[in-house]
Amino acid sequence: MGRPPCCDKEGVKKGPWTPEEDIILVSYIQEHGPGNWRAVPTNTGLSRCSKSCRLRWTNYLRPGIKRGNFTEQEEKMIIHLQDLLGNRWAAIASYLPQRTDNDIKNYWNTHLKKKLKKLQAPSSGVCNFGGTGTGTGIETGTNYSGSIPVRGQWERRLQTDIHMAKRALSEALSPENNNNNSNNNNFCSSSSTKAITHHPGTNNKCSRTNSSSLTTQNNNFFVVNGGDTASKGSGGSSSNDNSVELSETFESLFGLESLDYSSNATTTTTTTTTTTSDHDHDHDQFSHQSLSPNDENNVFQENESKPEIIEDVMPFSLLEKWLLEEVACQDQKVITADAKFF
DNA sequence: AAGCTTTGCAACCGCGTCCGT
DNA sequence: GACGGACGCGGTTGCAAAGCT
Repeated sequence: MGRPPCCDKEGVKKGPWTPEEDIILVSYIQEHGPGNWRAVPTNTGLSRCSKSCRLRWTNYLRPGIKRGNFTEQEEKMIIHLQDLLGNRWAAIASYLPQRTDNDIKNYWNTHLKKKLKKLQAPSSGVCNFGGTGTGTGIETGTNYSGSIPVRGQWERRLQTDIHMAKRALSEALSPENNNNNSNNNNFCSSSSTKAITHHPGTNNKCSRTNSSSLTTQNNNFFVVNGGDTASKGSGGSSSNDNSVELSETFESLFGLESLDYSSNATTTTTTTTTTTSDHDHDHDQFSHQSLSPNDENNVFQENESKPEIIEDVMPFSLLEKWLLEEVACQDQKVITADAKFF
């Protein structure tokens, strides 16, 4: 592409922000709201480029940001989500509304990577959170299937998402499972060969966090209407009963009901005002409503090319049939794959 | 106490995507 | 459909603080 820098080199200040600059920026945003970052430097007189202003706001000045001291639960969540989503920090951050993507990214790179390395060193394979040790998300992603070594991220995600949707549908439609999803130890079996982990408090359920994508993406999956499904299709308007059930399952799988995520998720599912395109998700709000799983976890993320197949709305019955056919075959492999972790 | 190394984090950079024209 | 501006994301860098010798 070869785009020139977003701002002219001369006259643009770089480096750490001063308190004075912070005050100017905050007061401007309090008055005008975030967004239209291009106009911020000119309107405020700040010698900063628009990007820098946006970054400073979203990563530091925005209200409600929690800094430092990641709790154990947050750690776990990040680890799981990283395993699930790869290095999609914005998506991960959407599950931790008080944390910024940058913060999470830094924490991962500085703390969690090492921590996991240490954990993996003595007993490899037992609690492999998904990586090769050098651990980027991309690498993690390659573990999805040995049969698809080099594919786009969206394909890997799609594979997992589809499988999870299949499973969910299968289970939702089978009467005997309706009453005991929470006790179903097979619930979260995954098509991937990625690692799984146990949470002591979750009744020995597999806590594979694919369920998170399942929770939210499943909704989108059936209401698919293109890349904006999150805001258009699922923002509380989902009529899919499974969504409630799956959402609960997601929470129970995490064992994180007490986390802010829960309340946040609740908030978002009852919020119908999120009309911004999902790529605006963490910037056009003072609150963090749109920093929600519903926004972020479409089958395809905003930055990725979206395969056409998903763009079209398939008749539900057709989809249903397809899912059920497939899930039967895949369960066999999956259970086999997962079984070795127990 | 001084110098060196490591760590942690704020900020920057480049690229991809979206969206209006 | 092509183009360009604006925005968002993830990787990387730079520097201050902390730790170590």
